[in-house]
Amino acid sequence: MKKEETDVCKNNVIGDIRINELRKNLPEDELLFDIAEFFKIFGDSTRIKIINALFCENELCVCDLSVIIGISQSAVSHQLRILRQSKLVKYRKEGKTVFYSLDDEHIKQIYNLAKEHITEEK
Amino acid sequence: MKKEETDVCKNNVIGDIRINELRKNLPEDELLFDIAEFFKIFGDSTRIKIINALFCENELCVCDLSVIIGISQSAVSHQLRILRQSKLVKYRKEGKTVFYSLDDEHIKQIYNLAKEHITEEK
DNA sequence: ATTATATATGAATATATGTTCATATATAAC
DNA sequence: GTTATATATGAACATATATTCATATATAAT
Repeated sequence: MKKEETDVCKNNVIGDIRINELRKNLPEDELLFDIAEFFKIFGDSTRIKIINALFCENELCVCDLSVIIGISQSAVSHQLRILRQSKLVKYRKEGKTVFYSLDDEHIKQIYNLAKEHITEEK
Repeated sequence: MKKEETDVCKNNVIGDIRINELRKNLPEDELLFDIAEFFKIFGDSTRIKIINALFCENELCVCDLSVIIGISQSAVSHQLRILRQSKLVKYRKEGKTVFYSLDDEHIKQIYNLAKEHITEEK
């Protein structure tokens, strides 16, 4: 019994040596966690609608955003906060109004790849 | 009062005409929903670990996968089902053993873009 | 100052999602 | 056939997440 706690089944097709190699060379959990968290941001209809709208108009105030995507001001604000915290959007204030816009080069690429993927699939 | 139900606030910075233009030209909700669903698949640590492991080894059985990423066989199986249903992985059976591998060209690109994004950010 | 407007946010609620546990199924070994 | 193994899956549970509602805050208009 040398395989200890890593032993879930007796199959171990690729062999202990390769298994341990893989286990060691995997990116640290933290990186993988961060990647998952990043994708999670995109994994919500409301946020995707916001992102999409900001692609089209470049800059929008909360109110107009809310009307355009048809979601309550409160819900939009809540989601904008998440997008802000992830640094995916930036904002500027002008009087009472707050204008939001996209704040990341990668977003467009990633978003478009996904869109392509979905569209091709059909 | 012509702005009717689309009227959430009086701000309407970009104007009704442009608002309605945007509302009409937005991709249908369904497409945006599908895109969000697609990202949702990547938005989980366990699934990202699976995807990452399959990048490294190309093909892995459930058991070895489970050992490599350090997550129970049951949880891995459940997540593999989700990945299967989204057609992100394919599998082949060999006796008792089931081998999984990635089944999509786009995944690598999207995954790598996200990884880049996260790494650059630091 | 008072009132109206745009946005943000806390709390409550509802819903979705992931894990575990127990167990089913399928195949292999004996 | 019986037993062991690899995988899949349903149910229960725990946790996370999004929305709504009420309200706070900040600015503008009167």
